[in-house]
Amino acid sequence: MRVCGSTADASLARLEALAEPILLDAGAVLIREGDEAPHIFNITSGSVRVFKRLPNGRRQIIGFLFRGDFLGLAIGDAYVFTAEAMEPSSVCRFRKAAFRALVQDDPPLEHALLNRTSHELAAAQNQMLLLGRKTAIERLASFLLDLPNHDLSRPAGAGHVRLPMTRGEIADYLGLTIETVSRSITRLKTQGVIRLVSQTDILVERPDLLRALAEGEP
Amino acid sequence: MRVCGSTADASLARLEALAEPILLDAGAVLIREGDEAPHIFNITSGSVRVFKRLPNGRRQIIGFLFRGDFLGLAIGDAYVFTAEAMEPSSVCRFRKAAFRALVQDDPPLEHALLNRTSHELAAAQNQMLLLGRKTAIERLASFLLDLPNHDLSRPAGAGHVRLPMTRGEIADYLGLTIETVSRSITRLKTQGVIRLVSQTDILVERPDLLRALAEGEP
DNA sequence: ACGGCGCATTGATTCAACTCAACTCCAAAC
DNA sequence: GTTTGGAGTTGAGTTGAATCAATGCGCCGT
Repeated sequence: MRVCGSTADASLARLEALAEPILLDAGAVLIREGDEAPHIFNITSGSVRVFKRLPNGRRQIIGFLFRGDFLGLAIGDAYVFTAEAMEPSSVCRFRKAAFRALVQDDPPLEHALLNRTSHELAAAQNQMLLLGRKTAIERLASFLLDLPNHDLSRPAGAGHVRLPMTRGEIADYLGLTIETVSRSITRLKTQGVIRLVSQTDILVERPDLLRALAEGEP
Repeated sequence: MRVCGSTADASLARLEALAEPILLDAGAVLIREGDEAPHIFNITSGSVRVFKRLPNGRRQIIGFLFRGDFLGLAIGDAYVFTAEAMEPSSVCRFRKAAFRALVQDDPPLEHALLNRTSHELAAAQNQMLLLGRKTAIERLASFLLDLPNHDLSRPAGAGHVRLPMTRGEIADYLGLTIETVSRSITRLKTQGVIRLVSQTDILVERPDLLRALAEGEP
């Protein structure tokens, strides 16, 4: 599901008519927590971090979004999180009212949205388990397994994973500090579970061990 | 929204036809994580705890559900969490396939479900902030504020709140231990923010302070 | 009234992760 | 090719919450 770009899905054709394409620099703020929420966004390229802040500055990253993801669907008058482009990105923007009206008489579209939202909810529940009950290493292992780019086109099932975000972002996503993320990566490296090709490229040498670690089996 | 009981909502009339009412003892297991997922439930009375477990036994409570809440909506072949009655409760049960079919040609119902799911997602995101970045006291303060029963029919805005769950359940919901929950309650008591009427009845004497604490302002 | 049994509280100690601080490593800019 | 600065790693010391260990408090059944 993607709009503002080539898409084969017929039910989205009308959506496109309402869409306003926008280009974003790295770091650009799409949505600011607390602002009025007149827009809904769909990411057409690049990546976006979504987070909440406490008054004293602590940040919790709620998720990383990529091409095809929707943003700002949550009901209510004000946005409940902030969203920033992590790299030069493009999105398209809809007025919420128009979007709602359209969804109203497009049941398949509404169905698709419910599906997506349900998936997001399930993911959020997994993250609650991670944040509430997993140790630092378990969190990192889970995170590496959840990352999409597990390229299994290589021998021995050794996947390689790209980390398109900084250690600080990983830390704020996993409820840890930068230092603890770094030490956990080092520990996985020392144990021979992963290998660092570069700071942003990881080779999973023992996916079995990684999976065991993610579930808290020592 | 409630079925298997008196309801005024017309669009739910057909739902009722499919519903199978079930009575549950305290502690009864409604849904077991990993089992096949043929059913969807709606709670008609009582309360339900929903949680996930790690293989080593650690538990994270995902939420507490009450009358009117739906359960098991998430897509997929297997349940991704366990649900147990916290007290004698009643629910009604639908076969998932039949439920889906019904929803398929009842757009207002689907819309209502999307609304609910969006709210749950927003709540889950708040909980991620809590679990990832709040201290023990902040977690407890947030929890007390989120509880429904803030009876504001009393003078001076002093709300009183019932805790229908044990300290262990609160702990597993907040990502803490029983002892830390107990100590945090004691601390709020000592600071004059709350008063314990009984172990399960709390009087919020300083809602302003409680709100400040919940957001991490010392 | 009296055990007895969960549940809750309180105290003492430990430990995983945080904080503070120094150092390394690139990659871009000059 | 050297400088500079942001990102990452590593080390030392601290700390908030966990763990281990009693003790207190209701409440139910006898």
